[in-house]
Amino acid sequence: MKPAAPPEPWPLLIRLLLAQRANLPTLAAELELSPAQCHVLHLLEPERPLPMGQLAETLACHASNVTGLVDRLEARGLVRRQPSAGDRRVRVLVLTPSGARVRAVLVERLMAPPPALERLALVERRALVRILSRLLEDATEP
Amino acid sequence: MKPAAPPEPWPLLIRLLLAQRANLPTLAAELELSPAQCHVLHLLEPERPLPMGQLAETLACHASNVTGLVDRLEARGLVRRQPSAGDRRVRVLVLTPSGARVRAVLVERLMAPPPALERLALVERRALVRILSRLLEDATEP
DNA sequence: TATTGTTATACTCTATAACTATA
DNA sequence: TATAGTTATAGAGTATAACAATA
Repeated sequence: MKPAAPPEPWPLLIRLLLAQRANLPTLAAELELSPAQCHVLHLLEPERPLPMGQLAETLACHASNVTGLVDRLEARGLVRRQPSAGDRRVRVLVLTPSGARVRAVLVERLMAPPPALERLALVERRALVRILSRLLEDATEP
Repeated sequence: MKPAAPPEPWPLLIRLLLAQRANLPTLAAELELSPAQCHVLHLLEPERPLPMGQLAETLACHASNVTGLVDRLEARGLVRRQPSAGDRRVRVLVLTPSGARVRAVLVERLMAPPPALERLALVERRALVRILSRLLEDATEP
Protein backbone atom coordinates (compact mmCIF):
# COMPACT_ATOMS: atom_id res chain seq x y z
CA MET A 1 0.00 0.00 0.00
CA LYS A 2 1.41 3.36 -1.10
CA PRO A 3 1.61 6.25 1.35
CA ALA A 4 -1.26 8.69 0.86
CA ALA A 5 -0.49 12.02 -0.86
CA PRO A 6 -0.54 14.96 1.56
CA PRO A 7 -3.87 16.83 1.50
CA GLU A 8 -3.72 19.99 -0.65
CA PRO A 9 -5.98 22.79 0.57
CA TRP A 10 -4.59 25.35 -1.86
CA PRO A 11 -6.39 24.28 -5.05
CA LEU A 12 -9.61 24.45 -3.07
CA LEU A 13 -8.86 27.96 -1.86
CA ILE A 14 -8.08 28.99 -5.43
CA ARG A 15 -11.41 27.64 -6.61
CA LEU A 16 -13.11 29.57 -3.83
CA LEU A 17 -11.22 32.71 -4.84
CA LEU A 18 -12.15 32.39 -8.51
CA ALA A 19 -15.78 31.65 -7.65
CA GLN A 20 -15.79 34.73 -5.44
CA ARG A 21 -14.22 36.83 -8.17
CA ALA A 22 -17.50 36.61 -10.06
CA ASN A 23 -19.40 37.83 -7.00
CA LEU A 24 -17.76 41.19 -6.42
CA PRO A 25 -18.89 42.77 -9.73
CA THR A 26 -22.49 41.87 -8.86
CA LEU A 27 -22.30 43.39 -5.40
CA ALA A 28 -20.50 46.42 -6.79
CA ALA A 29 -23.16 46.95 -9.45
CA GLU A 30 -25.87 46.95 -6.79
CA LEU A 31 -24.11 49.85 -5.09
CA GLU A 32 -23.40 51.52 -8.46
CA LEU A 33 -19.68 51.16 -7.86
CA SER A 34 -16.91 49.41 -9.75
CA PRO A 35 -15.05 46.52 -8.10
CA ALA A 36 -11.95 48.70 -7.79
CA GLN A 37 -13.96 51.47 -6.12
CA CYS A 38 -15.32 48.88 -3.68
CA HIS A 39 -11.79 47.86 -2.87
CA VAL A 40 -10.84 51.47 -2.12
CA LEU A 41 -13.91 52.06 0.01
CA HIS A 42 -13.24 48.85 1.90
CA LEU A 43 -9.67 49.93 2.66
CA LEU A 44 -10.68 53.44 3.71
CA GLU A 45 -11.86 53.09 7.29
CA PRO A 46 -13.83 55.84 8.98
CA GLU A 47 -11.73 58.25 11.05
CA ARG A 48 -8.56 56.88 9.46
CA PRO A 49 -7.04 59.22 6.85
CA LEU A 50 -5.06 57.28 4.23
CA PRO A 51 -2.25 58.79 2.12
CA MET A 52 -2.83 58.22 -1.59
CA GLY A 53 0.57 56.65 -2.06
CA GLN A 54 -0.14 54.11 0.64
CA LEU A 55 -3.41 53.27 -1.06
CA ALA A 56 -1.58 52.68 -4.36
CA GLU A 57 0.82 50.35 -2.60
CA THR A 58 -1.95 48.35 -0.95
CA LEU A 59 -3.82 48.07 -4.24
CA ALA A 60 -0.55 47.00 -5.89
CA CYS A 61 -1.15 49.47 -8.71
CA HIS A 62 0.45 52.60 -10.12
CA ALA A 63 -0.12 55.93 -8.39
CA SER A 64 -1.69 57.39 -11.52
CA ASN A 65 -4.57 54.92 -11.22
CA VAL A 66 -5.35 56.13 -7.77
CA THR A 67 -5.71 59.67 -9.08
CA GLY A 68 -8.54 58.70 -11.44
CA LEU A 69 -10.09 56.27 -9.00
CA VAL A 70 -10.24 58.94 -6.32
CA ASP A 71 -11.42 61.55 -8.83
CA ARG A 72 -14.53 59.49 -9.48
CA LEU A 73 -15.17 58.71 -5.82
CA GLU A 74 -14.73 62.38 -4.97
CA ALA A 75 -17.06 63.44 -7.79
CA ARG A 76 -19.71 61.24 -6.20
CA GLY A 77 -19.09 62.82 -2.82
CA LEU A 78 -17.90 59.62 -1.15
CA VAL A 79 -14.35 60.68 -0.28
CA ARG A 80 -12.38 63.90 0.14
CA ARG A 81 -8.73 64.74 -0.48
CA GLN A 82 -7.08 66.62 2.37
CA PRO A 83 -3.63 68.13 2.70
CA SER A 84 -1.40 66.14 5.02
CA ALA A 85 -0.36 67.67 8.32
CA GLY A 86 3.36 67.08 7.81
CA ASP A 87 4.69 66.65 4.26
CA ARG A 88 2.81 69.07 2.02
CA ARG A 89 3.28 66.90 -1.05
CA VAL A 90 1.12 64.19 0.52
CA ARG A 91 -2.65 64.20 0.20
CA VAL A 92 -4.69 61.98 2.50
CA LEU A 93 -8.11 60.51 1.84
CA VAL A 94 -11.03 60.61 4.23
CA LEU A 95 -14.57 59.28 3.94
CA THR A 96 -17.37 61.81 3.75
CA PRO A 97 -20.46 61.06 5.87
CA SER A 98 -22.13 59.80 2.68
CA GLY A 99 -19.09 57.67 1.89
CA ALA A 100 -19.14 56.19 5.37
CA ARG A 101 -22.76 55.16 4.90
CA VAL A 102 -22.08 53.51 1.53
CA ARG A 103 -19.05 51.78 3.00
CA ALA A 104 -21.12 50.44 5.89
CA VAL A 105 -23.53 48.81 3.45
CA LEU A 106 -20.66 47.46 1.38
CA VAL A 107 -18.87 45.95 4.35
CA GLU A 108 -22.08 44.45 5.66
CA ARG A 109 -22.80 42.69 2.36
CA LEU A 110 -19.19 41.73 1.82
CA MET A 111 -19.10 40.17 5.26
CA ALA A 112 -22.42 38.34 4.93
CA PRO A 113 -21.33 34.71 4.90
CA PRO A 114 -22.58 32.50 2.05
CA PRO A 115 -25.31 30.02 3.04
CA ALA A 116 -22.94 27.09 2.64
CA LEU A 117 -20.80 28.49 5.44
CA GLU A 118 -23.77 28.90 7.75
CA ARG A 119 -24.49 25.22 7.40
CA LEU A 120 -21.10 24.15 8.74
CA ALA A 121 -21.09 22.45 12.11
CA LEU A 122 -19.82 24.49 15.05
CA VAL A 123 -16.66 22.43 15.46
CA GLU A 124 -15.84 22.91 11.79
CA ARG A 125 -16.34 26.65 11.98
CA ARG A 126 -14.06 26.76 15.00
CA ALA A 127 -11.44 24.72 13.18
CA LEU A 128 -11.69 26.94 10.11
CA VAL A 129 -11.29 30.11 12.16
CA ARG A 130 -8.29 28.70 13.98
CA ILE A 131 -6.52 27.56 10.81
CA LEU A 132 -7.26 30.69 8.79
CA SER A 133 -6.11 32.93 11.64
CA ARG A 134 -2.82 31.08 11.69
CA LEU A 135 -2.52 31.43 7.92
CA LEU A 136 -3.14 35.17 7.95
CA GLU A 137 -0.73 35.82 10.83
CA ASP A 138 1.86 33.84 8.98
CA ALA A 139 1.24 35.57 5.67
CA THR A 140 1.46 39.11 7.02
CA GLU A 141 4.44 38.51 9.27
CA PRO A 142 6.72 35.85 7.82
CA MET B 1 -20.89 34.41 31.98
CA LYS B 2 -22.29 35.24 28.55
CA PRO B 3 -22.48 32.58 25.85
CA ALA B 4 -19.58 32.90 23.40
CA ALA B 5 -20.32 34.40 19.97
CA PRO B 6 -20.19 31.77 17.22
CA PRO B 7 -16.85 31.73 15.40
CA GLU B 8 -16.98 33.64 12.09
CA PRO B 9 -14.68 32.22 9.43
CA TRP B 10 -16.05 34.40 6.64
CA PRO B 11 -14.27 37.69 7.44
CA LEU B 12 -11.04 35.72 7.52
CA LEU B 13 -11.72 34.16 4.14
CA ILE B 14 -12.53 37.58 2.72
CA ARG B 15 -9.23 38.92 3.98
CA LEU B 16 -7.42 35.99 2.43
CA LEU B 17 -9.22 36.49 -0.87
CA LEU B 18 -8.57 40.24 -0.99
CA ALA B 19 -4.90 39.69 -0.17
CA GLN B 20 -4.77 37.14 -2.97
CA ARG B 21 -6.49 39.54 -5.36
CA ALA B 22 -3.29 41.57 -5.48
CA ASN B 23 -1.33 38.47 -6.50
CA LEU B 24 -3.03 37.57 -9.74
CA PRO B 25 -1.99 40.71 -11.68
CA THR B 26 1.65 39.98 -10.80
CA LEU B 27 1.47 36.38 -11.97
CA ALA B 28 -0.43 37.45 -15.08
CA ALA B 29 2.19 40.06 -15.94
CA GLU B 30 4.93 37.45 -15.75
CA LEU B 31 3.14 35.47 -18.43
CA GLU B 32 2.35 38.66 -20.41
CA LEU B 33 -1.33 38.04 -19.90
CA SER B 34 -4.10 40.05 -18.26
CA PRO B 35 -5.91 38.68 -15.20
CA ALA B 36 -9.04 38.13 -17.30
CA GLN B 37 -7.06 36.23 -19.94
CA CYS B 38 -5.62 34.06 -17.15
CA HIS B 39 -9.12 33.30 -16.01
CA VAL B 40 -10.14 32.21 -19.52
CA LEU B 41 -7.04 30.07 -19.96
CA HIS B 42 -7.62 28.49 -16.59
CA LEU B 43 -11.20 27.58 -17.52
CA LEU B 44 -10.25 26.21 -20.92
CA GLU B 45 -9.01 22.70 -20.26
CA PRO B 46 -7.07 20.79 -22.90
CA GLU B 47 -9.20 18.48 -25.04
CA ARG B 48 -12.36 20.15 -23.77
CA PRO B 49 -13.96 22.51 -26.28
CA LEU B 50 -15.93 25.28 -24.56
CA PRO B 51 -18.81 27.20 -26.18
CA MET B 52 -18.29 30.96 -25.98
CA GLY B 53 -21.66 31.51 -24.37
CA GLN B 54 -20.86 29.07 -21.62
CA LEU B 55 -17.60 30.91 -21.03
CA ALA B 56 -19.46 34.21 -20.71
CA GLU B 57 -21.78 32.65 -18.17
CA THR B 58 -18.94 31.23 -16.09
CA LEU B 59 -17.12 34.57 -16.17
CA ALA B 60 -20.40 36.26 -15.20
CA CYS B 61 -19.89 38.84 -17.92
CA HIS B 62 -21.61 39.90 -21.12
CA ALA B 63 -21.09 37.87 -24.29
CA SER B 64 -19.62 40.89 -26.07
CA ASN B 65 -16.68 40.89 -23.67
CA VAL B 66 -15.86 37.34 -24.57
CA THR B 67 -15.58 38.31 -28.22
CA GLY B 68 -12.77 40.81 -27.53
CA LEU B 69 -11.13 38.62 -24.92
CA VAL B 70 -10.98 35.70 -27.33
CA ASP B 71 -9.90 37.97 -30.20
CA ARG B 72 -6.76 38.85 -28.27
CA LEU B 73 -6.04 35.28 -27.16
CA GLU B 74 -6.55 34.10 -30.72
CA ALA B 75 -4.29 36.84 -32.09
CA ARG B 76 -1.56 35.48 -29.82
CA GLY B 77 -2.18 31.96 -31.06
CA LEU B 78 -3.25 30.58 -27.69
CA VAL B 79 -6.81 29.57 -28.57
CA ARG B 80 -8.86 28.84 -31.70
CA ARG B 81 -12.54 29.33 -32.52
CA GLN B 82 -14.17 26.28 -34.10
CA PRO B 83 -17.66 25.74 -35.46
CA SER B 84 -19.78 23.59 -33.20
CA ALA B 85 -20.81 20.16 -34.40
CA GLY B 86 -24.52 20.62 -33.73
CA ASP B 87 -25.92 24.17 -33.57
CA ARG B 88 -24.15 26.20 -36.25
CA ARG B 89 -24.63 29.47 -34.36
CA VAL B 90 -22.36 28.22 -31.59
CA ARG B 91 -18.59 28.60 -31.75
CA VAL B 92 -16.46 26.55 -29.39
CA LEU B 93 -13.01 27.41 -28.07
CA VAL B 94 -10.07 25.04 -28.01
CA LEU B 95 -6.50 25.51 -26.79
CA THR B 96 -3.76 25.49 -29.40
CA PRO B 97 -0.61 23.50 -28.51
CA SER B 98 1.03 26.81 -27.61
CA GLY B 99 -1.97 27.75 -25.48
CA ALA B 100 -1.85 24.42 -23.70
CA ARG B 101 1.81 25.03 -22.80
CA VAL B 102 1.11 28.52 -21.43
CA ARG B 103 -1.87 27.18 -19.51
CA ALA B 104 0.27 24.45 -17.94
CA VAL B 105 2.69 27.07 -16.59
CA LEU B 106 -0.19 29.24 -15.39
CA VAL B 107 -1.91 26.40 -13.56
CA GLU B 108 1.35 25.27 -12.02
CA ARG B 109 2.08 28.74 -10.61
CA LEU B 110 -1.52 29.35 -9.62
CA MET B 111 -1.55 26.09 -7.72
CA ALA B 112 1.76 26.65 -5.93
CA PRO B 113 0.68 27.04 -2.32
CA PRO B 114 1.93 30.06 -0.33
CA PRO B 115 4.65 29.28 2.23
CA ALA B 116 2.29 29.89 5.14
CA LEU B 117 0.14 27.01 3.96
CA GLU B 118 3.09 24.66 3.72
CA ARG B 119 3.83 25.27 7.37
CA LEU B 120 0.45 24.01 8.53
CA ALA B 121 0.44 20.75 10.48
CA LEU B 122 -0.84 17.69 8.67
CA VAL B 123 -4.00 17.44 10.75
CA GLU B 124 -4.81 21.06 10.02
CA ARG B 125 -4.33 20.61 6.30
CA ARG B 126 -6.62 17.59 6.40
CA ALA B 127 -9.24 19.56 8.32
CA LEU B 128 -8.98 22.48 5.89
CA VAL B 129 -9.38 20.21 2.86
CA ARG B 130 -12.39 18.50 4.39
CA ILE B 131 -14.14 21.74 5.31
CA LEU B 132 -13.40 23.56 2.05
CA SER B 133 -14.54 20.55 0.01
CA ARG B 134 -17.83 20.62 1.84
CA LEU B 135 -18.11 24.37 1.24
CA LEU B 136 -17.50 24.08 -2.49
CA GLU B 137 -19.90 21.16 -2.96
CA ASP B 138 -22.50 23.12 -1.09
CA ALA B 139 -21.88 26.30 -3.06
CA THR B 140 -22.08 24.71 -6.49
CA GLU B 141 -25.07 22.48 -5.75
CA PRO B 142 -27.41 24.10 -3.23
C1' DT C 1 -39.81 34.66 -32.92
C1' DA C 2 -35.77 33.51 -30.00
C1' DT C 3 -30.83 32.71 -29.54
C1' DT C 4 -25.50 32.93 -30.53
C1' DG C 5 -22.14 35.71 -31.39
C1' DT C 6 -20.46 40.17 -33.49
C1' DT C 7 -20.01 45.24 -34.08
C1' DA C 8 -20.31 50.03 -32.41
C1' DT C 9 -19.96 52.93 -28.58
C1' DA C 10 -18.92 54.61 -24.04
C1' DC C 11 -16.89 54.37 -19.57
C1' DT C 12 -13.65 52.41 -16.24
C1' DC C 13 -9.17 50.28 -15.06
C1' DT C 14 -4.34 49.93 -15.71
C1' DA C 15 0.50 51.15 -17.07
C1' DT C 16 4.16 54.37 -18.96
C1' DA C 17 6.14 58.75 -19.48
C1' DA C 18 6.44 63.63 -18.75
C1' DC C 19 5.27 67.20 -15.58
C1' DT C 20 4.50 70.19 -11.03
C1' DA C 21 5.22 71.04 -6.31
C1' DT C 22 7.30 70.08 -2.63
C1' DA C 23 11.35 67.91 0.16
C1' DT D 1 18.40 65.28 -6.52
C1' DA D 2 14.45 62.50 -4.99
C1' DT D 3 9.52 61.93 -3.88
C1' DA D 4 4.03 62.57 -4.02
C1' DG D 5 0.74 63.27 -6.93
C1' DT D 6 -1.14 64.87 -11.54
C1' DT D 7 -1.77 64.90 -16.57
C1' DA D 8 -1.60 62.81 -21.18
C1' DT D 9 -1.96 58.82 -23.64
C1' DA D 10 -2.74 54.08 -24.92
C1' DG D 11 -4.51 49.40 -24.38
C1' DA D 12 -7.63 46.25 -22.05
C1' DG D 13 -11.99 45.10 -19.46
C1' DT D 14 -16.99 45.77 -19.12
C1' DA D 15 -21.88 46.97 -20.29
C1' DT D 16 -25.68 48.45 -23.55
C1' DA D 17 -27.81 48.49 -27.91
C1' DA D 18 -28.25 47.26 -32.69
C1' DC D 19 -27.26 43.67 -35.92
C1' DA D 20 -26.32 39.05 -38.70
C1' DA D 21 -26.86 34.25 -39.04
C1' DT D 22 -29.12 30.37 -37.46
C1' DA D 23 -32.65 27.80 -34.84
